[in-house]
Amino acid sequence: IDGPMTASELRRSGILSSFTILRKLEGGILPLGFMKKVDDKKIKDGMNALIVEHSERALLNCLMNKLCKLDTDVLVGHNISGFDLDVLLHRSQACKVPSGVWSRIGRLKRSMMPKLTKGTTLYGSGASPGIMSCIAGRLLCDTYLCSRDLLKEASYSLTELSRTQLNKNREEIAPHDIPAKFQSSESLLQLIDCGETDAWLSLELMFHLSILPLTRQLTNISGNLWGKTMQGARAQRVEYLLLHAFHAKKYIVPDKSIGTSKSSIATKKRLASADVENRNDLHTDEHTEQVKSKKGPAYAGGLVLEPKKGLYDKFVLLLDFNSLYPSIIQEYNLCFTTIERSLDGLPSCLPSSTITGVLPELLKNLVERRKMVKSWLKTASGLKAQQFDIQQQALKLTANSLYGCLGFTNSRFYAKPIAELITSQGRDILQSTVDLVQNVLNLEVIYGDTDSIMIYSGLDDITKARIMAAKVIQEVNKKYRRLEIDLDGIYKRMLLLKKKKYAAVKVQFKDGKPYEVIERKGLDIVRRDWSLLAKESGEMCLCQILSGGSCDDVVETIHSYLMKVQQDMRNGEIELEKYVIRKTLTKSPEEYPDGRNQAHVQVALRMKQSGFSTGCSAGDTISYVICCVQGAISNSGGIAERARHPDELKTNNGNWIIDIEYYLSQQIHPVVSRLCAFIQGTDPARLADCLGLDASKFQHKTFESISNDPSSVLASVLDADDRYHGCEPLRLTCQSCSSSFDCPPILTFFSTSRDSTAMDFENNKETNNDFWRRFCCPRCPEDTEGSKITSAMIANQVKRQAENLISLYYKGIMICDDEMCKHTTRSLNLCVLGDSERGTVCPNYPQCNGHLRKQYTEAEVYKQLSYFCHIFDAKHCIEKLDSNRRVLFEKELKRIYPMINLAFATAQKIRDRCSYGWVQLNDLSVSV
DNA sequence: CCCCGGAGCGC
DNA sequence: AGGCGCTCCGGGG
Repeated sequence: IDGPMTASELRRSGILSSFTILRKLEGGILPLGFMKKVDDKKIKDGMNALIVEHSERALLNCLMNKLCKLDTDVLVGHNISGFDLDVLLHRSQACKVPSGVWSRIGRLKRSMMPKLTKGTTLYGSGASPGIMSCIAGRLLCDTYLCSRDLLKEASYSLTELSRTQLNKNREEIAPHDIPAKFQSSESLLQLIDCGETDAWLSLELMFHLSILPLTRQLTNISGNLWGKTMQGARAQRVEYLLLHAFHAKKYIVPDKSIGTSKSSIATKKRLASADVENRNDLHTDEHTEQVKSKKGPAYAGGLVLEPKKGLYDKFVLLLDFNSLYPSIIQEYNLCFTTIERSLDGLPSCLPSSTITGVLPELLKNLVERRKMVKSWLKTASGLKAQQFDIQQQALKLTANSLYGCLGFTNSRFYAKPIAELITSQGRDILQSTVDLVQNVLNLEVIYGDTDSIMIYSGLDDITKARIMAAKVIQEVNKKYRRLEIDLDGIYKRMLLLKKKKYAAVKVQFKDGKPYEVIERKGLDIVRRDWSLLAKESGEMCLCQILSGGSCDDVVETIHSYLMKVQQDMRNGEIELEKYVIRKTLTKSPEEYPDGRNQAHVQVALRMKQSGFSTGCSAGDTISYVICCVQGAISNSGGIAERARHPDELKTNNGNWIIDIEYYLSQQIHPVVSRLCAFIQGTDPARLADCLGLDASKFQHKTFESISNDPSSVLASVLDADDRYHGCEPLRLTCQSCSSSFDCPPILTFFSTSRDSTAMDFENNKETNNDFWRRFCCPRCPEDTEGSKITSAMIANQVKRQAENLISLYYKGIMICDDEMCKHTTRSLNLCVLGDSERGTVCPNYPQCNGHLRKQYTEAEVYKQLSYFCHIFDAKHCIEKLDSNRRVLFEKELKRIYPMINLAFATAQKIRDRCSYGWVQLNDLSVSV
């Protein structure tokens, strides 16, 4: 009870034993020779006690008597309060088990069976009050409910938890498969084994999570009932904590409001003081506040800073205030007993009282106790250390849950003004900390949420980063009495996508040795409402992005991974499990007003219809996959209509199949695109292309392509001169004399000598016209051997120069825009810091305040490639001419076309890839 | 296009 | 039966 213990320890020491009670199915018999098999097994494997009863009634009798004889203190089971107890008592009722027998399930003798049905199907509800009353005197430990409270998992089924927590496999048997298990001795023994294993797994889970020690500590701190703590009841724990605290100081506590009665509002929320001067009702705002329905928030919460998005590759410091809200309560002496009630609904002011309030003192006490326990923890070891650790956790949990209950409408100690004041102070503290760090210490704050700030150090040296952190901590902590900021982490690399969405490589130390851990916060890949397939793809991208590899490699790896995924999907090589999406029902499926549009509701309704009694009511998580009708051309109908439970798919003879297109476009693509939003060299259109989707649909999605998309309408109205200003000419080399010259745009050939249309070619117009007439090196004398320029040569040059340009782009050379600095670097990683407008902070920061700009931007590369197209775009030139001159040139064109067609096609092919996405290097090998 | 309900995160 | 802040999806008007 005091400390954690593994089930294997218990099993070894032989303290615990198990037994199974079995009965034959109604109208059936046990397999022939079953009893003999059991006896054999008992001798051979030491099989545990098996009791065989002839009827359900006898079985229940036997079990109840066993429980009574054992006089068990704790009943443990996975979803025992939502299923097992319910079944046992309902069947006892139906089988007319005498009251003297069924009441042995608890320690209170009863003569009448209470109402077992739940009043309302509550979200995450445990057993009904009627059932709970039956087990009076025993503790109930539902490992399902406790796991949901203590862990953050995608699924809380015993199977999943056994895997994730205990690293053990659990065999699942569907309810409708159970009768078949009674067919043979072997399968029946197997069924018995599964039943016993489940009992052990649940027990082991209880020990693994230290449920008994932790809830006992929590209960000791708050002074409520242990059984209630085990059922969750966080609000009730805080209620008892405060009841004891105020009672000890001889305050009269507020009445407990009775749930549904509206008239009780007038009498609740009162806190009269024993002190005459404080006898006013504090914080009764019933005249302004209606009974809050599940509408919007009642008051403002924490401050979340606008993140400076991007990928950071130098140390980022994460600082946060230790227990911000409990500290604020102490720092500003916030309590029912110290705050003046504002009558006009305006926010309350900070108290001026010099007498320490009840809440601050209570918290101070909790904090001091925790400090003490933690100091003992340092010198303790083994079981003692584990106990201290649990106690320390319990103290922290209690202190932290107080604030939440002040803002909880149905709490006996509901105090919106206090909760509001706490969060308001929190916002001020965070903002002034940011101001201090940014304006006084001159450091760059890139993000912060409620009680934390992240500082981009710009440093490569972790020791220097630590020194910087220490300096900040010192300066911030100067300002407060009880409030304390501390270093919570050092990130080597960090991808900051949105508010509450980021990932980072955290540097940690074990025995003085550093190691790295990837932290993921809020990203799609940590959410259970995305398919495993999408999350695995996202995970892969994230690891690449945070790997520190070169831009080319990362982009290349991601692209080829996606192509492989698409291929595997289309080949049916991905198992069904990876397509499963999970969503929790917050209500009974029938209660959804717009249930028709919600996939998980539709699936749950069908589950209920097909006879499932569990796993499809409020609080349960529903698994489903999105399907389409095999052979159907279009997928009309909403997503909800096409959602199926994985089992439905297995048994429907293949009419419904996985909707691959949905998973590519609505699962993998959005997840991956969001992660790659700041990665140069790829974009949503390019990623869509890898997944075999219509890339043009995603073209406008990147902010980058919006801000400088050269193919926008604006660019097309410019004259060629302006449009291609600054572009590099296409260089051609003569094979005879090895001299190189610029290939003039074909436009120059069509323009009359009077016009000065060409941009950089005015000085040698003769040569230009000459070139398009002769296709010869301008330097070599006429008819020189090998001075002819062939169509293949031109096309090759286009290809080669485009390749060079793109490779330069991929090298990602960055130049500082500060004239004094002009620092040039090749960004070895794909580091884009901060907002796109901000650009990248110069590595010389803070000596230099400049920003790195890309030597070649996507727009510039695109422009250059467009220029290459323009050089050979004869058709476009012709269209601009009047009819007289058109006739003149058409004859010439027939001669020229064969020369330029290949080059034009080559240039266009490369350019058009960019028009929706980015250049795929592999595709540059145009055959000539 | 905006707005809404629902879910599930972060703190 | 703890709080608010913030995406993100899908559907309807």
